[in-house]
Amino acid sequence: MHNFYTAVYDIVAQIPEGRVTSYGAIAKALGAAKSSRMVGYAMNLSHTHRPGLPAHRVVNRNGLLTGRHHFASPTQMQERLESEGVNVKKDQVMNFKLLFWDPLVEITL
DNA sequence: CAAGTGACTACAG
DNA sequence: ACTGTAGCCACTT
Repeated sequence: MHNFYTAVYDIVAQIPEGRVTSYGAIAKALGAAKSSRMVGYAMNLSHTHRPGLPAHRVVNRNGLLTGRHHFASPTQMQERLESEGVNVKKDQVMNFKLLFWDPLVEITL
């Protein structure tokens, strides 16, 4: 069992609606700050490991929707975010700093 | 086994 | 501010 992926999904599942976080932040919350790529990798497989996960709330450190091409539809990520009240312009989350949800700070164990 | 790839980041120029 | 390079690590070929 890959505890790492499971831990990633557990954190992603706790991202509140209308909020976003980054791969690096999740990696850091897991104590593996250097494994941000693995977080992205885990998200790529999330559809099989944990279907229904709000993967659209995870963006890169710039608030860019880098993973949108991996969704069922390239526009689904943006559509879902906007549906939650998150404004997206040119694949970039508006007000990203304000909407950013840091698992290290805001997580409730 | 070596080399390539990627939903990432940080740092240097 | 923008571009290029390098570190990172699991997985594929």
